[in-house]
Amino acid sequence: MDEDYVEAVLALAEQVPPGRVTTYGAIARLVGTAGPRQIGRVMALHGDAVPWWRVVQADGRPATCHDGTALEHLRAEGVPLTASGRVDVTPAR
DNA sequence: CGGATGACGACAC
DNA sequence: GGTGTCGCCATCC
Repeated sequence: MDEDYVEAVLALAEQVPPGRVTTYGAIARLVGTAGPRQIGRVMALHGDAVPWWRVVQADGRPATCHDGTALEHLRAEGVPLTASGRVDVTPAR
């Protein structure tokens, strides 16, 4: 695995300010390599050093395994959550 | 080398 | 707005 690729992904995830969220697809697009799924893999492997809860799906909903944990973090960060526990991604992207 | 899997995305119904 | 299906790309079996 390219540590360089990992570094780029982590950098983008880390640069996300509180109260704002980004999407896997957005990162994948910015990095310009591979696809959204690989971003998820990188986060799963080395995402322990970054606020992965600020990184959500294009729907604005946290990723499959975290649903619940992420919401707690987001709520603590002051991220505007929608009724269904979704983040308002439209202004974010 | 081929097939299945996954922290996803976009499109159709 | 929710659900189902296909597509992407790297890794695993």
